[in-house]
This record gives sequence, C-alpha cells and structure tokens, in this order.
Amino acid sequence: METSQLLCTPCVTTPLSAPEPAPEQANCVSSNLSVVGEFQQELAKRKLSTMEPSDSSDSGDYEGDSEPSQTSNLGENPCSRANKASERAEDPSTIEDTPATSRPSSPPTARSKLKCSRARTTLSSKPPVRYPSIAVVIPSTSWKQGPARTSTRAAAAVCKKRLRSGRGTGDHQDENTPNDTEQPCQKRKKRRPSIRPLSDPLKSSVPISSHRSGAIQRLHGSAILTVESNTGLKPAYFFTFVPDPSPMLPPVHTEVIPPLKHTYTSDENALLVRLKEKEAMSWSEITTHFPGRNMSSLQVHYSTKLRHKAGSRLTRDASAPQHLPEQEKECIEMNPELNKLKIECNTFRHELIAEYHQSTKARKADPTPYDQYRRLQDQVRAKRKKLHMDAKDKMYDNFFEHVGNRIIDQNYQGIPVEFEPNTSHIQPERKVLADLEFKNRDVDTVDDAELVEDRIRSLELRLELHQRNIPKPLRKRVKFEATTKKPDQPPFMMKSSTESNIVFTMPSSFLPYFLTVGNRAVQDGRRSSSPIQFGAA
DNA sequence: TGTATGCCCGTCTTCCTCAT
DNA sequence: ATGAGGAAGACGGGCATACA
Repeated sequence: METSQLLCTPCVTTPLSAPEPAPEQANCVSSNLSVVGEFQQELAKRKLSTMEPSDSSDSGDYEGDSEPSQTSNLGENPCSRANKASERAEDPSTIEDTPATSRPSSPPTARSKLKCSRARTTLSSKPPVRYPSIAVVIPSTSWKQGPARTSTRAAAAVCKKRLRSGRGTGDHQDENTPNDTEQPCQKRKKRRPSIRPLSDPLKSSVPISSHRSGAIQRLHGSAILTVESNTGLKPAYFFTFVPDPSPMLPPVHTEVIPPLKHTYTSDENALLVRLKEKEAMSWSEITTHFPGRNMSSLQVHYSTKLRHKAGSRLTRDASAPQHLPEQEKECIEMNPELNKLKIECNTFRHELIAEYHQSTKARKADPTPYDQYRRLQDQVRAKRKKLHMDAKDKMYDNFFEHVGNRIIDQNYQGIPVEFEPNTSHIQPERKVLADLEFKNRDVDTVDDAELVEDRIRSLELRLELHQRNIPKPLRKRVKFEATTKKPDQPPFMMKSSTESNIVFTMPSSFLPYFLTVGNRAVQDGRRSSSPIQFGAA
C-alpha cells in the first residue's frame, strides 16, 4: 500500500491548544475546509459535549477495519479511541518541545493523526481561538482501495478544488507548487491515486504492523481533508492521509511508479478545461501538456465528462439564465465573420433577384444557383447558431462560477443559502395547479365536496394547460371543441367553481393523455362505460 | 463522441391580390 | 382606401448524417 486513505467522520474535539490558523495557511486545504465546515463543526462540537460515552453512532464509519484493537471498542467514540491510542504511545519528550519543521529527519514516533494536527498547531505563535482536531484511525493493510472509493475521492477532490478556488483570494495555486517548508501535516502535494492493488501486505509501505506489535509509530505525511457537500444537508467529510517516505521506514517509495493514467484528477480536469476553453489550444497542443495520455483520450474525456458540466448543472438550477439577452444577440450580429457571410449571401440573393426578379422563380428556372443561395443561407444560420451556443456556454460558465462562490461565501459568513428559482417562465395555470394539488392536507378531515371541487378545478387547469401546449404527437389528433352551448348529449361536462358549465367533446385519442397525468376520474369513466361520466356531487 | 453540414418543420413578417 | 387572405421569404430549432 502506497497511500493510506482514511474515511473519517467529522470527529471534532475541543483542542487543548487551538491556535488560529496562520494567514499563510489560507491556501492549504485543511485551512479552507475548516472554515467552510465551521457550522457543522460547531454543531458537532456541541453534540460532542453532550454525547454519552457509549454513543456508537460513528462506529459504523470505520469499515473494513479488521484490526481487533480498533474494532473491539465499538461503543467508544473514535476520537477517544484515537486519543487513547495516542496517549498510550505519547512520548512527552518529543513533540511539544520540538518544532515540526525540524522533525522530518527525526525518527517517527508513535502518534496518531490527532497528534499530527496538534503538532501543526504548535507552529503558530498566535493565541488560540479554535481549531478542530481530527481523530483518525488508520486502517489495516487489508483495507483495499476499491472503485467506489476512487470515485468518491474524485468527487471529493472536485469539491475540494471548488472550495479552494471559491475563496476568491487569488489562491489558484498549483498543487505541485512547493510550499511545504513549514507544515509537515499540510503537505499539499496531492498524489494521484494509484490503481495498483495491495497484493502483498508485507510489502506495504505503511508500517501498520507496528500496531500488532504494540509499538505505535508516528507517521509523517500529507493530509487532505475534503468536504463533499453535494449530497444534501449533511456534508460528508473525507480525510486522506498519504504517508511520506521516511528513512526509518522501508524505502518502498523510492522506485519510480509508472504513470498509470486510469483516472483523471481534478487538477488534470481543471488544466484540460483551461487549455481548451480559456486558452483555446488545439488538441495537439493540449496533448503536450498531458504526458502519458493520448489526444483521443483527452478529447473523449473532455467531451464526455467536462464540457457539458455547465449544461447539466443548468438543469438543477432554474435561476440560471435560460436565454441570451438581446444585447448579447446584437453583439453577435456584429461579428465580422457572420457579417461577411451575410453580405455574401445578400449579394448572391440580389443577383438572383436581378436576374429572375424573384428567388423562387430562380429556383424554378435554374435550381443550381438557387441551391447555392440556400447553402449560403445555411452557412449564415450555422454561424449564427454557433455564436449563440458559444455565448450561452460562456454565460453558463460565468453564472455557475459565481453562484458557487456565492454559496461558499454565504457558508463562510454563516448566511443560510437561499434559493430563489426563477419562475417567470412557468405558466400561471401551472402555478395555480401546483398550489391546488399540493395542499398537503389530510383527506379524512376534508369535506368530499371540497375535494371534488378541487378535482374539477384541477381538470380545468389541466385542460387549459393542454390547450396551451398540446403534445406534439397529439396535436394532429386532438380536436378541442370547447363550446358554451349545451349539446344534446354532452360527452363530458364539468361544473367549475365559477358556476359556468364547460362542455368538451373528448375524442378517444384524448384518453391516453389523461391516463398519463393520472386522472382518476377519467380512468373510472374509461373503466365503466363510454362516454365518460364525471361524478360530481 | 464532437463537429460541421444539410434538411425539414414551424412560426413570424412582409408583400401582393382581391373584394368591399 | 382599406381590410382580409394567401403566398413567399426569413429565421430558429431540431434531427440526421458524414467525418475526424
């Protein structure tokens, strides 16, 4: 095992010494995430203060841990478990007295990650305010890296990147940029997940075997805390620990691992999008920035995973701009390439008219120039269409880039995220229908007449909507004949709340549509006999 | 799978013809 | 002169296809 990855619930304890993160830590992952998850951490802190020691709600998160020493105390808080483990192995002569920056060459002592966090906090000379310490249980070597974890980490990495870029402090720092001179626990270099399976635990680079022998080693490495907030209310915390090669550890990391380009990291995704969209590089140029990947792989990955991100997000956010503003359309009309095509097309059209007096007469007289004219028209339309699509993509990207920052900023400032969907494009009948059908009431306490009345009104609204927007397949088949006259045998009559009778002639082709919308009255009528009788009270 | 292109369809506007 | 109705054209959007 080359990387030890840990899943950790937000196990927050009140730190003994909790200095405020230094300003230079603003770029690091844990710094940002500790700020973003502030509310959840506060809640967890309060919860922890009132939590009974037998609370075992978090024990299920430590899956795949077959180590008896870690699974025996199921009723114990993982934080306390880690704390106890660290306390057992704590050597009072090593940590607090030694600056972290001078310790990389020191022999790794037995410490949990909690101690690593504490050790980092000792670097700051500022007075302590609050800083969550993270308790982590390192899994045994039997913990295998599966595809699900890979995907989860990928999602978390995307979230992490968004969080980091969303702070808007110009900290778009390359993760490969060396900045690890002070914080051994905040090494930012994110290593690409290796797909190589753990074939031989004995050859693992992580000295977990020390657990079994009772001696706990202290591990130096990279710590990445990510928050996956796209699952809804409760964010999921992912803690990834990547041990560093140490002179005291078996030198397994010394060999050069061949790049197994199976998964794209968030950095690669960001770079690919930037080169393609911002810098408009050709694919051959882009390929030079991705050694080990071929052009087709990059194209496919970009097209399938990256390009339509904005569009897919658009479907989840009705407040996103739906159409280009008129001003933007006017700007597109000023595009020189489009104007050139338009002039060319118009010139050809004038020539046709000058010769045949009418373009259609030219089509009858000689189809060849007219077809050429049509092709020119198509070119103009295609160019305009492409410019509109590009402008829309740009607009979407701009919108989602800022809406993400806004949400993160609101989280940071403790402002509840409010969602105000743009409902201007929703038909009024649809709104009334939604209000009518989602009253969320107990039918046992509502009078039958009221229910029937609502049902009639619902049918009216559905008919109004249907007349407004008839489904295309039915448009040629359905003939609405709404009349104020009462026919001899009305096939379908409704009495509305406005006391006006509405009579509809309902052809048989109308039934499938009503069936699809779940109209029980129509279904009942269909089951009983034809024509449909609406059983109003 | 993305992109370019062509084709088709629906909608709207403009122009022309004809009846009043 | 004016309004109604039809024809023609412009335009946008969707779909299919070929190609890379």
